[in-house]
Amino acid sequence: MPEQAPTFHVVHVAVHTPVHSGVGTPLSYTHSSPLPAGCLVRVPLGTRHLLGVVWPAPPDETPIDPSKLRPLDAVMQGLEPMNGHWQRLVGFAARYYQRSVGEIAMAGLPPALRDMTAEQLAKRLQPPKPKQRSKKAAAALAAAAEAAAAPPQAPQAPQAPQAPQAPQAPQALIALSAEQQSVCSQIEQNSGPFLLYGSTGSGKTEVYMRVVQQALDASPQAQALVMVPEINLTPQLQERFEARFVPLFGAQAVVSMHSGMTDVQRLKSWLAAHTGQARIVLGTRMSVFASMPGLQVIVVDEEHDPSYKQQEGARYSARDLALWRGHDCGAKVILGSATPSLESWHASDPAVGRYLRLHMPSRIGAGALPRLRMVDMTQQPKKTVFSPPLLAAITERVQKGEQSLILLNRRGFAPVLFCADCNWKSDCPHCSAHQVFHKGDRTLRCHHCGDTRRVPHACPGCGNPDILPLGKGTEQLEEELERLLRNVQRPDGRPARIGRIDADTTKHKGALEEQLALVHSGEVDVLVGTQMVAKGHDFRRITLVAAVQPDGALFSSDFRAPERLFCLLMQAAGRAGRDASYISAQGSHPEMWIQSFEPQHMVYQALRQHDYPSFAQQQLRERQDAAMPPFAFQALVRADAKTQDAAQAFLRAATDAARQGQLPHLDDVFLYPPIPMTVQRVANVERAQMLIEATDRRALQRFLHAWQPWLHWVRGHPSHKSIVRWLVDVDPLTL
DNA sequence: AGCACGCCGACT
DNA sequence: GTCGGCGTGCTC
Repeated sequence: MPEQAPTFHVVHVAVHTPVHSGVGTPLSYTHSSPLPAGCLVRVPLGTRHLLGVVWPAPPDETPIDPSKLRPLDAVMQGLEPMNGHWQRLVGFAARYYQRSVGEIAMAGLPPALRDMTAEQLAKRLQPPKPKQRSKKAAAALAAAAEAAAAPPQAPQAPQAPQAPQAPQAPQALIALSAEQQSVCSQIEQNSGPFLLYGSTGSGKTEVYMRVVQQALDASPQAQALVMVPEINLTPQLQERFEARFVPLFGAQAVVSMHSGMTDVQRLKSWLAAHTGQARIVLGTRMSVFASMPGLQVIVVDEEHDPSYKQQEGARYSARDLALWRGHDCGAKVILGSATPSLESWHASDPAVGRYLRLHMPSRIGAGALPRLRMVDMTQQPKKTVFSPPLLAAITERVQKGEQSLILLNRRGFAPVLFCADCNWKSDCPHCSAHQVFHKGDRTLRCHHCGDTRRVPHACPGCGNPDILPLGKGTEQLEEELERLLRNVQRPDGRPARIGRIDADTTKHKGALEEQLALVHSGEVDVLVGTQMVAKGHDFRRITLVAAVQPDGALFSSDFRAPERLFCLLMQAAGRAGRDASYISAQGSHPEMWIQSFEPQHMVYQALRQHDYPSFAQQQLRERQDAAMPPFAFQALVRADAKTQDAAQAFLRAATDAARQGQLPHLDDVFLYPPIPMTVQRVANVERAQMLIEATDRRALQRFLHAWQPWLHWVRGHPSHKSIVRWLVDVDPLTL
């Protein structure tokens, strides 16, 4: 008998390489045995050794001579392959956002796994000694298994089944309001997706938890993904989920996923989700790619929040991908917000009917919604920062021992320094932007490139020693309030204390928590901050919120600016009067103050009525008339180059290529001419962009897909050598 | 994207 | 004489 010739199998592997690199599609390797798609492997690429995912063979298979292929290094043993749902999600995201499969796949894996050898992984996977299963846990599991209906799809068996840690007695559930009850049963009876529209304090979190619990109780394999915009801004949500579910399912059952975790923590969480040991994953946008074989529920809290859109690398929208993923794997998707994105609001319009809109209008345990107080700044002395009525109101709150929150979306002392003699301005030498004056450390700082320098003692243009700060930042507001409230006393006789929270005062680890503690303990009477304090934080004693200069967004060229402003002010208003018992004990009414030169603007009028629906309706009508999203679909192509001319020339050449190349759907898309970006130059790189618009999403997708190689081709042309980079942003949030 | 290779300026 | 700048080109 002749010895059997060794057999080689060709496997396709997606690795982290960009689409337009010549190696943007999955690469071929040989292995002694066939490997299923979704398998993690290590492969050689040039001189490097990388993690990759085995991928199905492309349909347009060009047969390759296996003798020219390199063998893969190793299979990452001990891990179930990522299932078909995960593969489809990654494949879809790669196609939709014009990236390579490997880039998306690797972005979803924990960094520690990416540079781990097969041996290192095997060592980490050694199961710790299983703990003795407590009687209670066993009983709970048995009960759960009994109650379990057949799961809609067969999830993979968990890798190393482990007994949950001895659970404590589950806490008694608080009774649901009739509203919550009705919403829960709607979610139970429908497949979704759902838009849960409910104001701050309406009890959305309790609804999320009920729906999650119901799914987890129904099957021991079931898993839930709960996404939040920024996890460190919502520690309350995490605490509540842990308090509810750790006693039920064990300490391993709730894991987090966000970039603030250490590599080891992230790996642990990821493995727990992948094996099914973790029942609930709580994470930021990256967690939409978590491998969760038993996924049954996806919650996207604060779904309108722009941080769901990744702004670097692969520019995906975790919210949109969550909807796709839920649809694909049969998980219920719940989007929640007090001020939904206009996209979601439109989709949940009963006449459109893509999502089921569920409304929770009541504010449980919170006081009445704050009253809106408009200050017409055209009637105030010029250059007023704190109008007399606002200052009087703040003073009164301090004297009553209540807290106020002053919002200004600009950190630093002044956005620019200015010489009245020679017109010198503190321009950044590297960017088309002013350097911001930070008084605390006497620096000028560019918020775009980070350039930091000492404040000059005299005007660099003419030597004039008198350079003036122009405009106001949070640092200056803090200083002015210190002065204005110097003689104001709190009920305990102590002078008013001003605090400030922005990116500058919280850059050190733990600083945010420290500052928040000062507010919670009542040390601080007036808190000045940027929009980072408008989100999430639960300030019980704040009864007044003021936006001192919100008008900027009204005149922005960005069509989404009014939406963002409304949402921010609505969220800010939600900070006031969160504790009904405190409010009634104080006998004061919470107030939201707005100083505006356009007090009649419809954004403010709608805010006065706390009327999101009519605001949304008006905005949507405008968008429809102007054929803008959600009634049209957009993509941006951006080019960075040494000169603005070169950047625009590249985009024009790409446009010409699209026209001459007779790309599909050329007639269904509109290619706008290239324009400089709002901040044209950053770190000595000139930036230009062009907008592509279509009324049909499919047409836009097909066009972009066909255009991609042409963009790469134009980039390689000798006349475009000075292009630093180019990128495509599908469904951009800012234009 | 990395990472080599490769060809020109300021240092032990 | 080397160290190191980043421009070009390749990776199954």
